[in-house]
Amino acid sequence: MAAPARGGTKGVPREAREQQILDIAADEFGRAGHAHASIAAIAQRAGISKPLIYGYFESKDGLYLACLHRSGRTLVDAVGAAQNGTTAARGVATLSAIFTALEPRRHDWALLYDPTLPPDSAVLAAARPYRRALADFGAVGVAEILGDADPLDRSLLTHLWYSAVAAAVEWWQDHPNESAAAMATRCARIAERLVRPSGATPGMREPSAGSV
Amino acid sequence: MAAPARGGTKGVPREAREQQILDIAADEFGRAGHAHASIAAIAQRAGISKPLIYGYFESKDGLYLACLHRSGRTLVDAVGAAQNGTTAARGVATLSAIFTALEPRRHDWALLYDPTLPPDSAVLAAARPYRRALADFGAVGVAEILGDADPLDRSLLTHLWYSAVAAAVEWWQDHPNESAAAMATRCARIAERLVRPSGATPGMREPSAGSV
DNA sequence: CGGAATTGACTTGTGGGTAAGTTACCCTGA
DNA sequence: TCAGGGTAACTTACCCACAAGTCAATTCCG
Repeated sequence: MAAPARGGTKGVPREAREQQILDIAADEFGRAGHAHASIAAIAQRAGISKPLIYGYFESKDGLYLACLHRSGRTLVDAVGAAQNGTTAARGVATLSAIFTALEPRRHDWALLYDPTLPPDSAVLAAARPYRRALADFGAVGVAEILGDADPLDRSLLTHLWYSAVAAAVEWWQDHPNESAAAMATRCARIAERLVRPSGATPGMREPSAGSV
Repeated sequence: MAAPARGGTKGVPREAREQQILDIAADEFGRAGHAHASIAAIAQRAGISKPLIYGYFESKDGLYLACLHRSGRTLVDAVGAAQNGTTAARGVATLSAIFTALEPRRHDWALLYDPTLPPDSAVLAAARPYRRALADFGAVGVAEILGDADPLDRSLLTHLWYSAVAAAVEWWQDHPNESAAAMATRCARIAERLVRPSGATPGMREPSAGSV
């Protein structure tokens, strides 16, 4: 007789539920940022109640950490696997690897670089190693380009490199129709144009733009 | 004996107090972001109490808006004044103008691009015109570089350009010893190295993948 | 004395977090 | 085969900390 149906299992096993929560939370955290995302909203989107989330993930930070580590592992692995070949090719390969890795959940990038993370928090501390790992990959390429230059120049360019990557990913969020592959070629094309200004030069072919 | 001293003026005229509050608030908002900054903290740093701030600025958003507009006007004016000369020179001039304009309060940049602004909020809406104005300046240069290329390519590169600027400013925050002028020359030097890869090797060297 | 500067102490609202209970599944044993 | 108990899945209704925002009073200067 349709009692308010308080409590009672829905037959969803813990593992499946955790996965579902993780996916929704990653999207929510990625869009709104840790600061503005609310557990209640995540619970509502998942069609469950708050305490279930707390039962599985302990706390808001616990949930965020779970999302973060999944994303961080994926990205670091993907980028790590792309580190070979010449400097230029590696840049494009890195971008391609990132776009591909993010294809299933584009907002995962934002988890690592979430600017709304409270300063001096545990979540921020947890994000740092992943950022560091990614930055280190970039630093290798930067060293090859700038060589013996001022260490601060190298530091700045490294920072610029990953900010540019972040910016490309960000732009990607706003253009959902672009595939990962399309993004990679687009970036390669633009980089090419920057280094070798305005097209007319006849004898030159693009070296590695078609590698994706 | 030393009664808690409730109430009573300190002889600071409204105008001066407003200025002081603005400076502190801009720093606080710039560092922590709109979301994490608290009026109480600002009041404490200013050595005054919350109600005084509310008396002068109406609300948290009102205070933020005051900071935002001051910063936005300054930056747009400064960058606008730097838009002449050839494309390449204009890029460097723009950077230089930004660094110089930010010299007194480096965190002012973060006010325009604060990622912790609530989505769909009035503050975000107020920030957009400034972002737009700055982006439009960049778009001109991008059009000169990419010319007739795919509009999406232009859109992406414009986004990359201002993200790179933002990244440089960000790096600057972490290296307080650098003067504005030093930053400008550093950026110019790096850009030069990117476009014209390391002078020593006369033969063909791999072009960089840098997107700055 | 009048008004501007200023405050302690309050209310309010939001979101993280929790206690305690409810329902359904599953396994055992007779 | 079917009690019935144990446990996993789940909920309602609450608490509480913290930050935004307000009120009424109080002190000083001209």
